[in-house]
Amino acid sequence: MPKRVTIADVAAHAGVSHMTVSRVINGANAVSEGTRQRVQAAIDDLGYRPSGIARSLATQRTRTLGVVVPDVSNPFFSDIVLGVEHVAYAANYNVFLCNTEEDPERELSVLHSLEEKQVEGLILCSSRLDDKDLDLALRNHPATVLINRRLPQPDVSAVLVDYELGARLLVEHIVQAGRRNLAFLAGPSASQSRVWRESGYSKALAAADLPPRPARVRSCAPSVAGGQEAARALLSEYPEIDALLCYNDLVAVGALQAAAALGRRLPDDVAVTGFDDIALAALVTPPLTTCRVPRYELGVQAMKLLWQHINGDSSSPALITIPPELVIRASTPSPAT
Amino acid sequence: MPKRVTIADVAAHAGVSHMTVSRVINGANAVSEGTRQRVQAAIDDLGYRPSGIARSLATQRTRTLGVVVPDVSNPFFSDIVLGVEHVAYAANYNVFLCNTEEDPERELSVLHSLEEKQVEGLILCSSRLDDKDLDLALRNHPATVLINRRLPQPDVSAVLVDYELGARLLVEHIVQAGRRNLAFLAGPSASQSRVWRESGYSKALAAADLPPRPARVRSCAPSVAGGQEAARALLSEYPEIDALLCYNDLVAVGALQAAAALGRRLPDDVAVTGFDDIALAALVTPPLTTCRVPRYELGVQAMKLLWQHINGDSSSPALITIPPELVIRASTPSPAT
DNA sequence: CTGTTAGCGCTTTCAC
DNA sequence: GTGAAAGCGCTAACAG
Repeated sequence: MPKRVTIADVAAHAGVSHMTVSRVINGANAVSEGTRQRVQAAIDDLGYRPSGIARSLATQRTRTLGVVVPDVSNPFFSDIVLGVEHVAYAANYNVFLCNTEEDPERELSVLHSLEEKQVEGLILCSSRLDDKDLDLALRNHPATVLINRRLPQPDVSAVLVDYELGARLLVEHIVQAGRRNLAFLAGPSASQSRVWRESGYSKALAAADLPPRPARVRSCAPSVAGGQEAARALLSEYPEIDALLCYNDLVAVGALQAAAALGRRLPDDVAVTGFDDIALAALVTPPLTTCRVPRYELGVQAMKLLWQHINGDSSSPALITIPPELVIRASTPSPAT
Repeated sequence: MPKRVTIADVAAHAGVSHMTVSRVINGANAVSEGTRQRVQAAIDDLGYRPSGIARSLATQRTRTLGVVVPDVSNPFFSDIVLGVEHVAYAANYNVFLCNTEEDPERELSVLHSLEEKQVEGLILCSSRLDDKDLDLALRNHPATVLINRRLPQPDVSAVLVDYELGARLLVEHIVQAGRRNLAFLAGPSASQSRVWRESGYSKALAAADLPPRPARVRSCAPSVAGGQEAARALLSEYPEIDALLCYNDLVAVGALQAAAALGRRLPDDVAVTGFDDIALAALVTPPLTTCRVPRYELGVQAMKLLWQHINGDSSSPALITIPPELVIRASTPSPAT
């Protein structure tokens, strides 16, 4: 390993003190043009690159952030990460990406390791920690923005999706299309976003003077397989069902497949809606009516908020709620029908 | 900002020297059980967390890695990142994730910033830099593993996919199914992996005694839209085409759509194949025959290789080639047909 | 404009 | 077993 070239090497090479070199690399103006050039030449000659570590220790700033997600390979989160990283790059920050793999222990562990790494800020998506543990784990972090999760008492900023609104838009659309026998493939029972979506579903049902039918709300894994299974069961038990609202697009694709396998015509016999609008949604047959969640934008907003906190512009916590948008495709009949 | 608690605070609290605290947090055995417990109590009391920055400066180890991809929101790369991060986590490393957004300038810039951050290793996917720039940019990095990219002269390890084999498997499958009029939607002309795939295509064509027909090799954007456009053009110009081999699954989905729009039956009139086997491939109509690239595995292998280099177990560079696997679905006729 | 002196919070080395 | 001293590579604060 060729020993790293340090500021002292550059200083010697240029015949100045290391302080002058420091000034040059930091763009301080208090350096004469002549020496600046000499130092710069030495830097180039030696291929010197300042040590971020030493710098961070001296300045107490790391220009480093942590982003924690359950699983980057999930397009929902990878889009968020992209948005965060894009803004972070522009602000000259590097981001540590950590996957929790849905494991609370691991989530705590990465939160601790990010603390040791001295991240200046943290963006935490869909935390699986309970309020108490989460609060504790964030206590030592200088700045945090939560995505898709709120913390009640303590003052932590968050960027949220208005899932309740989304569910309502979807139900209204379905009801306007003449459907009366809705069912809800509700996703994992522990999920916070499920609660929001389910609440929107119930409220919209009530607003449309339709009876709540708890039996037609069915938990399922948030996957194609989960959707298939739940849809098959529901359609068999309640053949009169004419619309399946799904937790997310993957579940909806499963529902699509199950309905087709049972000989139901789509959307004439059964309408299906998804949620999120991942790339897949537009590409299945029939294309999915869904509710678009602007994931990249979520990441961007979260990062901008974090940026403000880091810079103390707005030390007071903020709650940003982002409205999702109805996207009508062929898996639901048009209202005219 | 509540001042960070340092090793000195813990030492004072426990009534020992900071050296003893250091020993405790590093699990050194040369500490009596009694003082160890007293120190541990102080650590817990104060919620002390050692500064990774200070540690890194003293030890010259950061336990930090860099992963550079064109775009995390592309499932191809997010799966790789997941594999890398999984192994890195187990090895107690944190990873900086950087997107180049396909911009060589930005790629250079993140490579430099990772250098300043003192990453101990680097995994670089599908670099868009030319050999010279790439070589230069890696020169100061202590350990690097390339994915989907080779560097000729200098000794840099790489994990590669045998795209040529994959293309050959696909062509053989198509030819066995009785198709003779193949065309190739070849993807972006600058891409290295396109070169490999195209070479496999040509060789397999020759092996099957089919004439090379350069006009039926068409560049296209690596997206659904790109595939639609190219397929529409090819099928219009050469109505006799009975099989479309596509650069990747997205292009294939576009081809599927274009063929259907032109009234072609799938796969009876036109067979279509993809590449990669992203989730989408199994879910479109008809499901895509494709070639599975084990992306998570790519990430895992790359990280294991990097790990070896970091630990000097194997300082000599290695080239790992991973074979893709034919996945037959309904977008191609069965060989019996 | 430039250099000197102190740290940043930890580990390494060597005494005791 | 424990501690004192020095230093990792840089910047802050002051001197000249």
